[in-house]
Amino acid sequence: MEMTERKKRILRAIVESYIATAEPVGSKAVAQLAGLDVSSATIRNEMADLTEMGLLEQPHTSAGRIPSATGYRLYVNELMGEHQLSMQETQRINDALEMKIEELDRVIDRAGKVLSKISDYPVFSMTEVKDIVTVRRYDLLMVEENAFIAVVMTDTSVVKNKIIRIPDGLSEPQLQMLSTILNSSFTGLSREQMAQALEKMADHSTPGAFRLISMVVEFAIEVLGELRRQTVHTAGITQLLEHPEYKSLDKAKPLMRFLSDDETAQLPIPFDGSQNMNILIGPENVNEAFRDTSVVMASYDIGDNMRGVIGVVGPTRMDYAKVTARLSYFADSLTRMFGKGELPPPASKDDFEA
Amino acid sequence: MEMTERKKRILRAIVESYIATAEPVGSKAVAQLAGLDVSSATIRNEMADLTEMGLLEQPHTSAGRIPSATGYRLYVNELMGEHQLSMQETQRINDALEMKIEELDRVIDRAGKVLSKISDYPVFSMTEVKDIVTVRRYDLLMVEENAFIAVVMTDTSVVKNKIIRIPDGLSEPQLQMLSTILNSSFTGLSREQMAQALEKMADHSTPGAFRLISMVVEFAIEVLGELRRQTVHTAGITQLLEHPEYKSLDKAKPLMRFLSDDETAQLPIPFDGSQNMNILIGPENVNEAFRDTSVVMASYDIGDNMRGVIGVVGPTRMDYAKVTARLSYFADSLTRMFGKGELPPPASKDDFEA
DNA sequence: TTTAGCACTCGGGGAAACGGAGTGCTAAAC
DNA sequence: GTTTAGCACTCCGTTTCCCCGAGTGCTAAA
Repeated sequence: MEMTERKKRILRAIVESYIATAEPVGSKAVAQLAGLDVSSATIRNEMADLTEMGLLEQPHTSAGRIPSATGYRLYVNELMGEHQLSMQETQRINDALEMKIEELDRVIDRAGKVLSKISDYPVFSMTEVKDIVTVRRYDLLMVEENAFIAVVMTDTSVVKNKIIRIPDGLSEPQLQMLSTILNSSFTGLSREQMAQALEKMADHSTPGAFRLISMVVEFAIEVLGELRRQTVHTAGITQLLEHPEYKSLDKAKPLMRFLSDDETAQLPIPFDGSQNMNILIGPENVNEAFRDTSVVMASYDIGDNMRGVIGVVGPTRMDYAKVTARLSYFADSLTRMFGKGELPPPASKDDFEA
Repeated sequence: MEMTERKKRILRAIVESYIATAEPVGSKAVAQLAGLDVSSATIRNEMADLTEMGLLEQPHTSAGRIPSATGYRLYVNELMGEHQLSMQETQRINDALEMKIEELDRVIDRAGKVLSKISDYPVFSMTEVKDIVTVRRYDLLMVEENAFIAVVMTDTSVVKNKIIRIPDGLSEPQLQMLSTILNSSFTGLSREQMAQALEKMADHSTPGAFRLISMVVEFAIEVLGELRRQTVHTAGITQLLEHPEYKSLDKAKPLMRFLSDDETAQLPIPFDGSQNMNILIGPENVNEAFRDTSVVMASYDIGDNMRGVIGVVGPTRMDYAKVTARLSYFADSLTRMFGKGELPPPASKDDFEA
């Protein structure tokens, strides 16, 4: 059976009606919506064909049709129109992304919340580091007799600092010396290499000096570790409940539980890096909890060495056109923002020591 | 009508049974549970009294009784036994709080998640600054020709940094000079005073120097602003759905919506600072969304100048004994952790610049 | 004051009945 | 060959009804 133009129009009408109303679509309704000047009986025949082709499904004998996963897939690939963002929408996104100086992690978090609000669906976001990050340089700042601030800067220009307390006190020249050692022996190394170098140093240096060095180096190792750690954030999980397919709690709970479990369960959602936008429809998701759920993801760049993925989670009956449009604009904005960018970059930040 | 000892035992039995099962409690069940050697008929009489006194309620004529808000209140104030934490529980809390160096805000966030997991209820947490925070000192570190790192340390020993780019380049002595000006004229001031001082300086200094100064000072102002801003985090909102009173979505949604709305709606939950532990039962909550909900909150200290409040949200049928025990241990641990503390303090951290 | 006995109330749950939307098929019309 | 009108049929969601049982409140006896 071949896919005539008319069948496509009918499929499209059904998908879009179902997206809008969440109700199975009957032949009569299609007759109107598709703008084809034929009777409902004709439509019925076509719909029977489409069902046979696996593009539509019937919840039960005497209900209208709903799109199947493959039906959605065809729609997304071929039928879906470009959704134009209104000025208001782009404005809204831009405003929302106008963030104050914040730390990377928090920017990601905020971005997720914003997107979730914009899209009316839950959102997850994660980051990953492309290559190995190393320390480019150390700076040590005396604070008082028995404390100094260690400032660590990576080759990706991330700067972190920590107050280090030393019971015994330390003179300015000693600090200078320490700084020299750190900058000469503990830069440009991977975490493992740093640990090794530290171990080696343990033998031929005074215990006092070694303790100081190791405190700073360990901090540096943690910083690098933190950067490499793939973090997952989720936002707006509650929004699921606003959609009728999740009004039976049995449907909603497994998914919500899965999404809430950030940190712990790394979201095992594969992202195909060869494309900027990934769409997974229903059973295309490997994960059990996502069987009746679609995921639309986009990636963006964070500087040169990191990549972020941000995705929208919703029922298969998702407004793909709208979501992809918004998401892709959103991801582009993030890339721009993190780039040399017009938008203020997520500048440096912070620290705390009680 | 007076509150006899027997009435108390009956009330207690009802509260605890209802907490455990979420089912109205009948006279027969009470007869067994309360350990009083009387018949159900006697209990019935007593229960009628308790109902008249407003301590119990009847969902409908021929159901058992459930505690009213005042019933819970009496229970919490007088009847509730001390719940002992098991070794496992304290262990679990301690383990969970063993956090890596992290920024304050994130520690709070994590703590909320942990507590939520431990208590099976949603948790919110917020921080507030007691007094005004000022900048204690500035350090400027040359990175390259046209960029330096500004390190700002507050009188509460919070350290934050930011990379500042300068198109024109800068020499080491110039940087030195800049640092001197900042440390002499922009320390110990409130945000408003800093803004004023900056304005005043605009007139009698060269435009180039002024631009640099203002970039650093504006950063400092942001840092102070960020510290003072009262932030609210929530965690584990989904857990609500695990409790039978919220299995009808109509009940759950308003509350969940309210809780998800962190950032935006500052949680308007009053905390009585004269006590470490606050319990608000059902209608005692001013807020509409919390009418059928109880909140148990505890405060803890973050260093000398800040205070945090962390609270558990659940149905009025909450296991108050368990929750208060865990919460108070939790809050104590946090205080200890943020204090000079045995547990590692949330050390300094961080920064990012693309 | 406590207890046994008993009639009464009321909500929850299951069975049965109803209505309506939508289908698939057939036969006629184009 | 394709489209259309007509019609019997299916099946779901809803409503109605009825029954059951848990629990009460009252009365009268212990």
